[in-house]
Amino acid sequence: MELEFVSRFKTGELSVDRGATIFLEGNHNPHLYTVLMGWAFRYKLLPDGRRQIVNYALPGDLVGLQGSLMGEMQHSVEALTPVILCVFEREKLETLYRNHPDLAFDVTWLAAQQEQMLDENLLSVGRRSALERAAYVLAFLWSRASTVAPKHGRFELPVTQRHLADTLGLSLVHTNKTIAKLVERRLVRWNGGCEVLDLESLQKIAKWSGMPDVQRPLV
Amino acid sequence: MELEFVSRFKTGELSVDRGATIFLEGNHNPHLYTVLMGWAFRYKLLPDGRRQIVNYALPGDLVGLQGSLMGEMQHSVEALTPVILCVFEREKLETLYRNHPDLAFDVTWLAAQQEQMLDENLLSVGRRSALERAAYVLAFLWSRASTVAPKHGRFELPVTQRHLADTLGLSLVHTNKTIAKLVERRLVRWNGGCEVLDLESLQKIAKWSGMPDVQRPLV
DNA sequence: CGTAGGATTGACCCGACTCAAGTTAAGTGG
DNA sequence: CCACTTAACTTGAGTCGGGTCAATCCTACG
Repeated sequence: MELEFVSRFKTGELSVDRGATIFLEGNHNPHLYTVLMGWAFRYKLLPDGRRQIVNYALPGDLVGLQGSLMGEMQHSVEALTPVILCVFEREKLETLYRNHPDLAFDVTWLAAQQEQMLDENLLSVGRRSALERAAYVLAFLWSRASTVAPKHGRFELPVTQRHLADTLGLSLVHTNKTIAKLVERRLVRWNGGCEVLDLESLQKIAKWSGMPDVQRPLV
Repeated sequence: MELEFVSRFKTGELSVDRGATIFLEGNHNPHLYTVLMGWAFRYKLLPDGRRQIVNYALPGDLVGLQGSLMGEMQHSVEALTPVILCVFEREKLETLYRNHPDLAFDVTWLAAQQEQMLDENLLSVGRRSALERAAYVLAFLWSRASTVAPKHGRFELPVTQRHLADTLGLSLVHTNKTIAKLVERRLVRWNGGCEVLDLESLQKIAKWSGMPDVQRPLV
């Protein structure tokens, strides 16, 4: 019955290519998406082009909630891999809150979880050294990826070093040198993508205890 | 009728002194608060003591939502001034979602707004220079303060340079030298607190266009 | 008068940035 | 199949923004 509503709530699917812009800062957009497949990233720009990647969106994540709630988007979103999105209409969000309190609760839950991730990220960028930071982001992304990736069988993070640099708040060159250190220590492997070999050591370097694993709602 | 519920939902008030810890990272706490008066700040620590202040809570802000939704607190909260909190019980949150969809909507709205602030902060710490960053935080805090402070009549931000340093992700010494530059330029005044004299110039330095002013819900 | 939290200042150092070449690998069109 | 392009990654040299260390000062307060 819930699922039935979710599908009525849904108005369509949208596929976008790698590199495509899903949302652009400053735009109004009547849609709200859920990622069904692929990776995207949220970022903000300064007028001179400096870019900060603020978080990544994986399958199950909501994209564009802020725009739906407060009108104008305050950040942009770009597809990191080919992405399939489930499209909702902003107006129906009210209906959802009125008729499906449990789903509304889940939406809030997702927003609060985003906040947690941002907090940890801010700690990282503000207070961790380059090596700690790199270790943190890779451990973080790997953990998130693991929740949606095949249980066994290898996979890679679909990021370039430019993405990492802009996530870490470091220059591209220094990011490269920092990752090289992690590769030397055999904690990760880099082949046009990143494979984490030793998650625990990364966490230890980053002084990070991992993500609290609570069961997430489906939405 | 809504207000009536809000007051039934409320279970009490709590006053805490400046410097008191309201939440401690890792704890479970059955309460959820709204700030009625005063300032608090949210922060995270690394095991060796490095601290990152992640955001500030002013009157009208929710404190402890994450703990309510996901169990364990992932950050700490400390009173920056004497603070009066309105106490809610975690369990009643469900009731609120079930019976007051509009209030539930407001809670989500607040969470999304937090997220926006964190995004901008992350941009700041990751990509802005020391001077830009300092200008940004002061402009940001001043804007927020203005929404709850007396319309005319002077006031000051109740922060020390240590707080700013931990917000900016800079050392205390460098923060001091950076603020000194802003004082020289007569953009702010420092007297054991900070008074902003020229908000626009700060925003310009920070390349920040200010907070989108939308009407916030009461809650 | 002594103490303590906060602010300030100067000297020195280092982590991260910039600049400037490379190298590699994957297209793409002739 | 090969020349050309382009995105991504590497590497080294030199510089600089911001960090650390160490005083010192100021003021409120007991």
